[in-house]
Amino acid sequence: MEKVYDFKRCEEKWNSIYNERKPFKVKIDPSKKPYTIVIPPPNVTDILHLGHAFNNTIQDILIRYHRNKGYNALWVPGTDHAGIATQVVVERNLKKEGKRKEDLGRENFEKEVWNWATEHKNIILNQLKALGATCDWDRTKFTLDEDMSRTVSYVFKKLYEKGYIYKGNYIVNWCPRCHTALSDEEVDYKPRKGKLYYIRYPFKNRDGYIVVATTRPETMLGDTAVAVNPSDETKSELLGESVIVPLINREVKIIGDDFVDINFGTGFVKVTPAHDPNDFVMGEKHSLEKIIVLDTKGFINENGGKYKGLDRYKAREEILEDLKSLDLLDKIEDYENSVGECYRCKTVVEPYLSEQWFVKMDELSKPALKASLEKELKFFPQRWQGVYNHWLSNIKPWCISRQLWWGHRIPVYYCDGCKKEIVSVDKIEVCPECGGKVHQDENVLDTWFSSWLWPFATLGWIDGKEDFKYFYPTKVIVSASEILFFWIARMIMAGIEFTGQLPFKDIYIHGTIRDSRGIKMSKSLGNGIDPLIIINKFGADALRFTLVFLSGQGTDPKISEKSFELGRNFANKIWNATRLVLGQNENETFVEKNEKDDFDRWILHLLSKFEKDFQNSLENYRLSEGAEALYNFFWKEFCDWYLEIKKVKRKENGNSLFVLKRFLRYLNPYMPYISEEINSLLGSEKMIHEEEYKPFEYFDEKSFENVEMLKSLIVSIRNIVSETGVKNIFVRYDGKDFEFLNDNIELVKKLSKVDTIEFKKEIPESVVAKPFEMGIVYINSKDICDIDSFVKKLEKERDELEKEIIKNRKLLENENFLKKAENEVINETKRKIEEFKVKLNRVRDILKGIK
RNA sequence: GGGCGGAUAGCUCAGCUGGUGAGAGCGCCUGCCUUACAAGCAGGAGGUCACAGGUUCGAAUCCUGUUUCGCCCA
Repeated sequence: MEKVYDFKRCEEKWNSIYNERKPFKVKIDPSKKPYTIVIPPPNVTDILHLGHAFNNTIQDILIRYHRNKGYNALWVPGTDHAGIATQVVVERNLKKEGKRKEDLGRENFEKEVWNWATEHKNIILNQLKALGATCDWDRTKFTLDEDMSRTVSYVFKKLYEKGYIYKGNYIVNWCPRCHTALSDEEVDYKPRKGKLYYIRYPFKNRDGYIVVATTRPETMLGDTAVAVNPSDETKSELLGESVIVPLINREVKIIGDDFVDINFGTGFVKVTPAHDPNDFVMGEKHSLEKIIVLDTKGFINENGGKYKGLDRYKAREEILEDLKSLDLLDKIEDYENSVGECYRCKTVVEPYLSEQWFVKMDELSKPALKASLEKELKFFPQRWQGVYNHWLSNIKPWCISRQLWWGHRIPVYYCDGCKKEIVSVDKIEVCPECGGKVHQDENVLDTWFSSWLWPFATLGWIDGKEDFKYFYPTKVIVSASEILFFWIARMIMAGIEFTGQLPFKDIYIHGTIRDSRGIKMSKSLGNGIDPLIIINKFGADALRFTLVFLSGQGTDPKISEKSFELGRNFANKIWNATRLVLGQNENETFVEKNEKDDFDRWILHLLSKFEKDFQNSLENYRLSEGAEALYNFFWKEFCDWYLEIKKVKRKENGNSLFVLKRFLRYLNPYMPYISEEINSLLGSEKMIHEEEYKPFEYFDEKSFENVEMLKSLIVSIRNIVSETGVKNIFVRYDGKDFEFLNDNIELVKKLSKVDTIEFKKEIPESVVAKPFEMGIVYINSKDICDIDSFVKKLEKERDELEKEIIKNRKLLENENFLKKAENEVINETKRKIEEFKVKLNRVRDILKGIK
């Protein structure tokens, strides 16, 4: 075996075994319990980043852990077509060649996007494999697969027939660059420094004017009213009067609506129902005309008079110029407000009146909310439940149509003859009513309209497959918080509506990976870390272990490249411990030995405790705790003590092979490659998940205490040696089982590297000494460089012990404590006092000796 | 504006239903190339658990307020 663990060789080896043998292919097996996770399908827009690596590591740990426990563990992989995001990226690419999608036409453009998608799909799947993900690759799905599309159309039809899907004219968020509607969730609001323009609207029938304030003066071209709050007494007398919208000279009425904020601007607001969500509501209420003045690209249309053809910002400039020359621009103020941006291309979105398809959400949301309130759904960490409940309680219609070319085309057909609207799962050419020619709706569906079906659509729900019956519902969804509404809540609604069951019961929300400064990693900021670079430099095992080790449940880990040394070092430690164990024990087996000394009993005791803690952590999605348990048990106990002790005792392997073998099974979910490799080095033909592991439990308090006492003695001796350099040690032992200590005195000498150890009943005066668990360690010399700080430390310890004793005694003197505290706690308090007293006496003895 | 979360060692974070005598990794200091590992070993320093009140026999942990950082929603 090499001195340094060669993760590259090892990972390549096991990856090729995974590829050849397909060991993670899953079949229905009624004798086993299923454990299913569906992957949050990564977007084919781009390749995977560190956040994906984190997300998928968590899933793979859960899958491998349960597979090792004997579940029939299925992890369904796949990718998402990511409508708008992918289209934007491909358009950007075309632009570099000086082309627009319109130049190619819809069909050719779709081909371009398919190429992009296929290329990235493959990269993504290979990245997942490099990470060690044990998906069942033969079940890989893409949201645009034929059966997925069929599911989408089928579901659309169902909801349409139920009256949940409808078409309507509403104000939507419109991206003038992407030429499409966006759902509320697809808009990012950011504060922007802008201006507030005060514009004079002259009265029609008398002299004078009123002043309205607006941040978007160009929308005045579409004004169809001016509104005041009726409770605003100074203005209410003007209700019903007419004013003239300047520049287009439209006569509009002053209306009253308590929607108007008295404190905004002058208290008069212009009303543009086709270009503002609030104004739209007012427009409906007061039956105002809705005049659209912008086209889909953000240019003024024919309703804008002489401004027609100008870009919205150019139009704003000219309008302001014209108002100024007419002396109708009252004033301009600096103003900061939040402005919506397209989450993909960052263009400022325009509230825009258009005809779109919507899903009515109120009925769908009710059972999804109920499942949460009745604790059928469990959130990890729990706080996300509140966020989920709040969103579902205030849910609004979901705008599902997008004016894109990439996605599921809306399965609605219009008859050119009888004008009928037909929804059909299968493609149709002619009208079933009149036989006339039909054309399909031009729009595609929001990406999430396919993603929300993911947990059951991927399992063959539409075709009534056995897979669906056996593997559904899944167990848990592992995701980042950003898509709690977009995706998780909607999957729950779809699951209940279409399958009658929750698609999963556990929701694990993990944190966001940040850089060392705490800033979210992103491509545009250039602070991202490519997981493949880390895998090449440190290994997939190191990547996985480090990410999970560094992030508590749901917290945002801060990561730099250096962080991954942690996992690499741990892998190397495991490797070298194996070298030692195998070198010591040729031709040995890894079964538990019947013949055990105290040290064997001690390590088996700790192994049992570790196994219990580890499983408990994983059952509760405390993955970082599991990582810590692995790290501490293996490194701090097994390597630092057990292996060192066995080295000294030269007593063959003891139980080191047995412990190592069992440890590998628990390590496997976190560090699959090195654990497989070592498992095979231990002579197994099987892969870890195929191994049989019997439950193991071995507790021995007595041996545990003895060895812990010995450890504490050794540490104290090392401490004195390190401070004084004196290697002739005296020990006053206060404990009971002297035999154990006496039997192992050679071991103590070797491990603490001293020449002699003598036992004494009393300690003489004038010594340098330290307490340990069961006594005092001292040397017969005052040769210590810094006696003052030595004394100071002891005095500090004495003071602390005294404080503790007083504190605990006070508790026992307190009647309320005795009345209210549990017996266990009271006994523990008494025990503590006794222990502290013993320790205090030791420290006092030592101090007496020095002085 | 509304809601949620964080503030614990120099840094990154654990600390679960109050019983803790506050932990880990990294970094730092000292000494070691000890025949598994210098990606290592041994020893060590370092904390008013953001602040102020409160509840309690008992608070890092629960409540209220303040400061501050972050996220979500409008």
